[in-house]
Amino acid sequence: MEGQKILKEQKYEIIDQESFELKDIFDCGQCFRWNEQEDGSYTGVFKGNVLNVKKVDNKIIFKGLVNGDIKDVVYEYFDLEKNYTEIKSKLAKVDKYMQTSVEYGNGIRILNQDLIETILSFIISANNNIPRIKGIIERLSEKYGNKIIWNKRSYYTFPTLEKLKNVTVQDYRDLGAGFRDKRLFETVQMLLNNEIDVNKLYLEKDTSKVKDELLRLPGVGPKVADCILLFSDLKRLDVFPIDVWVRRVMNELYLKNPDETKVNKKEIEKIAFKKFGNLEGIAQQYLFYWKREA
DNA sequence: ACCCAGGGTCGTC
DNA sequence: GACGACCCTGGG
Repeated sequence: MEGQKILKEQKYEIIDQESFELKDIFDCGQCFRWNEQEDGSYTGVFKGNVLNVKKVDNKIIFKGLVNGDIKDVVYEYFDLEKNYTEIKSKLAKVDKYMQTSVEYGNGIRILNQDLIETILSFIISANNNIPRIKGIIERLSEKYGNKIIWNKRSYYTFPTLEKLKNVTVQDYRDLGAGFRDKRLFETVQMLLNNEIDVNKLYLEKDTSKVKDELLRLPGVGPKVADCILLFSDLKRLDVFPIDVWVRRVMNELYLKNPDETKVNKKEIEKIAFKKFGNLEGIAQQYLFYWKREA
């Protein structure tokens, strides 16, 4: 299944559009493997591809080493079918805070990332900071992923489960994963043993049932499960990942509890659903990005 | 030098 | 349900 794919140098262009800003997409916290280049473009590795995305004049240019037709790959990964203009206008009508945060994160799109990569990446993210998370994932990929050379530079795909089969707890520790080592190991083993039927997750319509399945994985708690549901190609928008930033902003805007650490999660979830409905996942991302950057 | 926080989860009480 | 512990790293 892996290693057999044929990577082809390809290029694809679309007209520049609203809701597609490189910084907003790649720095909004949903992904860890995209890096800004000297020319302002971004290069990343995903689903076995190496891709560079650049804005020139009124065009968005995608080029890289890609499996299959680059147009299909780009449409799927960047979710280009989704109408963000409509989503944003709905959210902006909720209140002035949402209007501000949607304007701030105007160019955000939520990606369709590989499920396994998203699961392991967000297990790593627990009680961790972004530079370190990126480092751990990069070293994991360098050591166990496939090497791809493009424009004389080396890139490494995120390792498949098969490649991680014999990786030990100590190996994860040596990569700098810290106490998450055991969680990574056990989750990988559970997935390899099909203790969770990944294919079924895609077919199940009830998001809460999918979440319950994900919660069986070590290292996956409510927050990480929501991130997986939202940022992977499971693509469920009816979740609301609550981390320190979101707790902070939701408390400031709506709950106004003098002691932020005492804010009840259920309370946040309730108000989030009431205000944003089935768009709460995207609303969360605008709020998170706005609060963390500004 | 020291302390703190970072896209939380887990075990224990 | 609450509470502390937990690897490690960068910044104050």
